[in-house]
Amino acid sequence: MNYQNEDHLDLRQKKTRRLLVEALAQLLTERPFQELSVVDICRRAMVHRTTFYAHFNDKQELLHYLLEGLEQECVATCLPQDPDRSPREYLLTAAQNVFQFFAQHRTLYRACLNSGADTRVQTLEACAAGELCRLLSEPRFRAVSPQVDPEVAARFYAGAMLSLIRWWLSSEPPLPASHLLANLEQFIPIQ
Amino acid sequence: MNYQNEDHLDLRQKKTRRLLVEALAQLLTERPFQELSVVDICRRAMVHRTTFYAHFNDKQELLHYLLEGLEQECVATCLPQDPDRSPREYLLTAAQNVFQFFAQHRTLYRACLNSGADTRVQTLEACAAGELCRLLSEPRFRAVSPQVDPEVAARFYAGAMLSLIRWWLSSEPPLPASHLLANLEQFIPIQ
DNA sequence: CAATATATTATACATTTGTAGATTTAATTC
DNA sequence: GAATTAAATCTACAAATGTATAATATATTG
Repeated sequence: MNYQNEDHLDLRQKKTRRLLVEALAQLLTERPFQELSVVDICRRAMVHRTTFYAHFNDKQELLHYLLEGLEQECVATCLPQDPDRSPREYLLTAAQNVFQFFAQHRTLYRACLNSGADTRVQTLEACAAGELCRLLSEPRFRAVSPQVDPEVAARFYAGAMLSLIRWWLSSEPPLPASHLLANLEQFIPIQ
Repeated sequence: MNYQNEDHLDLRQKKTRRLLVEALAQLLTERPFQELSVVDICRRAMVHRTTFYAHFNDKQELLHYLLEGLEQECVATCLPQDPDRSPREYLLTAAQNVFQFFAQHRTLYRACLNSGADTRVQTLEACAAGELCRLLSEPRFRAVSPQVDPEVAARFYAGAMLSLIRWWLSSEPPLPASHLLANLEQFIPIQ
């Protein structure tokens, strides 16, 4: 039920989960999550319904699992590797990368958001907040604004960023990312 | 299905919706939303199940409706009436009031958040963003930071604020609100 | 108050959900 | 490669979901 240590899973289980995730991702491009039944997902995945329930308690959990995978990919690819940047540059680059990541998965995330199935998009927020908190607790960030609680700041910026992303995802036609990023700079009061 | 112009509803409809909303609010204090069935809600409300479906398509929609009512109350009570304050004071007071509002409904909102039923809490965010956008478009705010798009700023702060609130709601024992509000001041770069 | 309109209830039905137990199939281990 | 282990399938079932139609009860209107 979580991606951690998925290596130790039986080959059959990996295959089943992969089939289910791919089926859900496909179906989400066709109609809203609400209108998908477990039966639909299983038919598309060519997996027996009882097998589905052996892995997930309901379709929400499968969606959660799908988003969890994207989370990991996002964290792995979006954090700048260059430690010499200023805190400000670091955060702005990270924000830009996150934004680009969502842009790459625009169709899938839009499907999640538009279908009342966005419950678990907030797992992304929790994930982002965790990473940010870790970052902001580092000495170079602490030195900049010592009076701010990193935990509070992390929740604040993670929520703000995700709100902008949700908004951008729902914009049609998509707003230019540059516009959001330019504005974002105004909101980061550290150097 | 929305609170707007609810006055024109038949008395019986008002009664039915009220009973259903009250039943749901009660049940949410007893067990998580996921574990509630439409049957449960109807039994508690003493309303026939077919009547439920005449008003709402599913239990999520009922929850949405419940939160919609709280939204209206929140907007009506949290915006400062004093127009002479500085933008900074105005925003901080509004934030403080919103925070207090959630504190008053802590049990209910916690029930929503903890039960995987928080899908519609984001209607609160959309609502907050709408109000904020309206505010930030006013001349006194525009004059302070003309290079920022009010729409972007509204989404940014609404998301940030709601993220903090979600975090605070899930804290056990509850963090002192003063701590969050003190930190919040650091994040508002206007006077 | 009577007539009308309509909301609620009652009943029935097809579908979906979630679970249990037995069987078959496939992966791992030695 | 055979023995072992465990996952996937099959079948069946009780409960919940969502919808349709007819009957009843209750607001609203004049």
